[in-house]
This record gives sequence, structure tokens and C-alpha cells, in this order.
Amino acid sequence: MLDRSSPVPLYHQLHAILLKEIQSGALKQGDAFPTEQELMERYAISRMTVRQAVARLVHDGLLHRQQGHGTFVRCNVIEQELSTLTGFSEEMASRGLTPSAKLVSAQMMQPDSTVATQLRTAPGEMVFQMIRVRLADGEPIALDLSHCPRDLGEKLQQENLEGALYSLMEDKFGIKLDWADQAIQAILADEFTSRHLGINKRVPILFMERTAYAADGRPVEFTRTLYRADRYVYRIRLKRKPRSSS
Amino acid sequence: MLDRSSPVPLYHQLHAILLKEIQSGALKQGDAFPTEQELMERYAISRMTVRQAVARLVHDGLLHRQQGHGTFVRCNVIEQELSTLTGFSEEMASRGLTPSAKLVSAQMMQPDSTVATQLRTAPGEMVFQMIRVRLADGEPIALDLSHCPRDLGEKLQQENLEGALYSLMEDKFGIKLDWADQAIQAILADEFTSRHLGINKRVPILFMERTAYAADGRPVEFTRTLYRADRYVYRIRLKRKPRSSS
DNA sequence: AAGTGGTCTAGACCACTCT
DNA sequence: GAGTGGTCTAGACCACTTA
Repeated sequence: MLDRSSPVPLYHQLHAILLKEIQSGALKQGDAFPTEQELMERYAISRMTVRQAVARLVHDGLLHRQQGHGTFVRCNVIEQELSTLTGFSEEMASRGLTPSAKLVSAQMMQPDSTVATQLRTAPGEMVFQMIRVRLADGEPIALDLSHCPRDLGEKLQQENLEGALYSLMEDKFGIKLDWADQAIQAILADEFTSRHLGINKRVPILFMERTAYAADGRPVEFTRTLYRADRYVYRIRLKRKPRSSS
Repeated sequence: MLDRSSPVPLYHQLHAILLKEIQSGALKQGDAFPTEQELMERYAISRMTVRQAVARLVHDGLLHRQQGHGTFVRCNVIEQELSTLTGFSEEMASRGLTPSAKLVSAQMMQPDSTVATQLRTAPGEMVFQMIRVRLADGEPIALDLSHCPRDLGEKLQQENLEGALYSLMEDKFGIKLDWADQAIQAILADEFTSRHLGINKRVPILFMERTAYAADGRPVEFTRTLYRADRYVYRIRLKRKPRSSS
């Protein structure tokens, strides 16, 4: 039931309860979900609060509503990997693999023009670069070249860089990551990449460039990641948007 | 101003107005956005309606709210390509290119096991397959192998298949596309692909598999698309999600 | 006609940030 | 203390679906 003395908002508590019910498998695909009226009475809360909790489940694709008909369970998948920004460590952990990293280098450097543009550094300003081999269950999966602004880099230099960068930034530095722009391409492995990933040269590589931004709009990381094509598939779930004004 | 006699919801109208103001450039990055109080008075509507309109702008990353501080303009980008499900034609059009398609083949066929699984066809049931070369400004960009359930395929066979498939499904067949699961990999071009895209063999290819679903949860399309790596980059914007319950 | 979700109101109290 | 956004209530009317 709901705890009204908790600092956690009621709609948040209700969302967690409903999510658990869906994921437990008690409700099967296509089953009718409790109506708003039912939820209002069962938890003794107002309709707007119910709607706020249900809205998130609908938005995340677990429920499907039809006006005048009802609310229905879309699917009972445990992993509903929507298009969320996750770091390598988080992504591997969610797939049930154990992530790790081997630090190749970490230093302040003069950014190339792409890095400078993406991180919006002043002319002549240095950035922090670290190169890491990312592993899953001990197997090399990707080569990662991360760049951060100078001030953030100075803090990072005093940390263990073989773990999750995003946890470090959020939990230790209090940076609120908010969104990222990604570009994904297919390329052939070069000498440097193939050596670090333990693969042949001239094999296909999934190449991702990502710029991550904090809640205030400031870029906090620009990363180039080269994934072994034989070990990694990029998966994403997309939502259709209304197409009225286009 | 708002039109209360319109069938369009007030929060929708307000969203459109505010979006226009942001995109017009009148508000610059970092500028303070009108407070909820101001918007309530200016448009003579209640706070919840204001919040509903603003919430979408926040969710789409155009605004940034900070409790006790205010609402601020994140950026004045015209194209905020969030992670939305778009077809090839829509995507190219949004990049300012003219999309087209050359039909290679279109037929009913026995699905392979992947296609049958993704489209959830009954054993022995046929599916509709069409193979198309997708062009942008007359240049071949991708080779597309689309599969649809039998009933949908029968309708498609009577249509012009060299245009946008999603428009056809939504506008002509009344199918509400809702979401899709995608997998993106890097592979090497095979003989069939390189011939149709006019490229050398053994060059890298961005390979995407996508299953698209309607609002009722039914799969309506499974597509394999092979993109020329030298002409196409997959771009996406991701939002960070709260990481409390994981 | 009854039940559902979609929209909207006019209040209320709280947590947070700034001055 | 004043102003902001965050949460919550108890109603209301409407549009749509099903029977």
C-alpha cells in the first residue's frame, strides 16, 4: 500500500507498485488493467494522482489505453529497454554481464576540432582524455575514447577510472546527466583498434560518437566508442510521435 | 491566443504556441521562460493545463525546470530529433533530402524463422515481402527488405510501393503505428547488397533490423535495412532516466 | 445507458531557491 | 519572506466504446 508519510510522491509509489504487478507476470499481455476508478478507491487517492502514475507506464509502453474502452497490458517483458541514455557499465549490467574497464591512458590534451566543438571549449583550452578498453565478462567488447571539460577532468584524475563514468559523475560529483546526442556508423578497424580489441584488421566495427549533456545544458562528455561487430549489437526501442505539425 | 471552441485541447494549443515562441528565436538559450503564474493569467487557464503543455516541452528537452528557481530555455534548435520512430522517407525529408524508392521485388513468401517470430505468424502462413532500393536525391543509400503480415500485404500489393510505407499504413489503412524495436550492427557487404547499392564488395555496411508495432501491440512490419556506411550515419538523441529503482 | 479515458478547474500545501 | 515549481484534491463535463 501507499505510505503517505514517505517523502516519495504518491504517484511515484503507485507507479512502482503497478510496474511490479505488470512485471511479476500476474497480468498477461492483453489483459485489462484496473480502471482509474478502481485504483482511486483501492489506494484512496485522487484521479489526477492515479493518472500521473499510469501515464508513465503508458509512455514507457507497458500499458495501452483506448478512450472509451479501457487500459490494457501491452507486454510483460522484464527489460523494456526504451531509448534511455546509459553508460557502458549500466548497459552490460542490464544484460546480465559483468562490466569492467582497462585503462590505456588518461591525460590532459589539446582537443581536436571535433572534440573542441562538442565540448564548447575556449580556444587553446585543454581537455581531459581517457582511453579505455571496455570488457564484458572479461571479454573485450569496445575501445572507448572519452573526453571531458578541463574542470571535470581534474576531478576525474583523482578517481578510479576503471569503473562506471556516469555513476562517478552523478553520485560523486553531483552532475545531473540529462541527455545525449549519438551518431552511429560502420567502419573498418584500424591498427590501433584491432590491437586493443584483439581482432583482425579490416573487420567491420560499430563506431559511435556521443556527446552527453547535464541538466543545465552544459556538455560534460564527448566519447568515441568502437564496438566489436561480432560481439555487440546496438538495440533500441523507439516511440512513434504524432505527426500533425510536420 | 487560445480558441476554446476548438476541438483541439487547450494544453495542445498552448504547447504549439510556446513551441513556436521558442523556435522563433525570440527566446535565447538560458533565458527565463514565463512562470506558470504568468501563463495562467495570460491565457486565463488553470495551472494544471499550463503544466500539461509545459511538461511536454520539458520532456522534449526544449525547456529545463529547476524547483524553486524557474523554467529556462534549453536551446533554440529547430530540429530536436528525439528518438522517434520514423520511416526512411520521413527521415530523409527531415534532413532536407528528397526520398524515393526503386522496387526490386514484391511477393508473398514463406517467412524464415526470424521473420516468422517477429511477425508472430502461424506455422505455414505466408508473409508479404518487398525489396526496395532507397534513394536520397537520386543516390542509392540503402537496401530495404520489408516484411508484413499476410492481410496487410494483400492491401499493400494494390498500392504504389515506391513511396513511404508508414504514410500508407497510417493515412490509408488507418493503422496506428506506436513503437518499434531496432537492432543495429556493422557487417560487410555481400554480393547482392553491393550490386544493388553500387558499391564494392567487402566494404562496411550499417545493418538495421526493425520490428514495428501498432498501438494494439500487433507487429505490422519487420524490416532489414542495409545502409551504405559512406553515405549514412544513424543519429539519435537519448534522454537520461531516473536511476532510483535499478 | 453505462462505463471508460480525455480534458479542465480552483483551490491547497509543500520543498526549494533566492534576496 | 517572496516566488518558484512539485504534489495533491474533489469535483466537473466531454468523447468515445460497448452493450
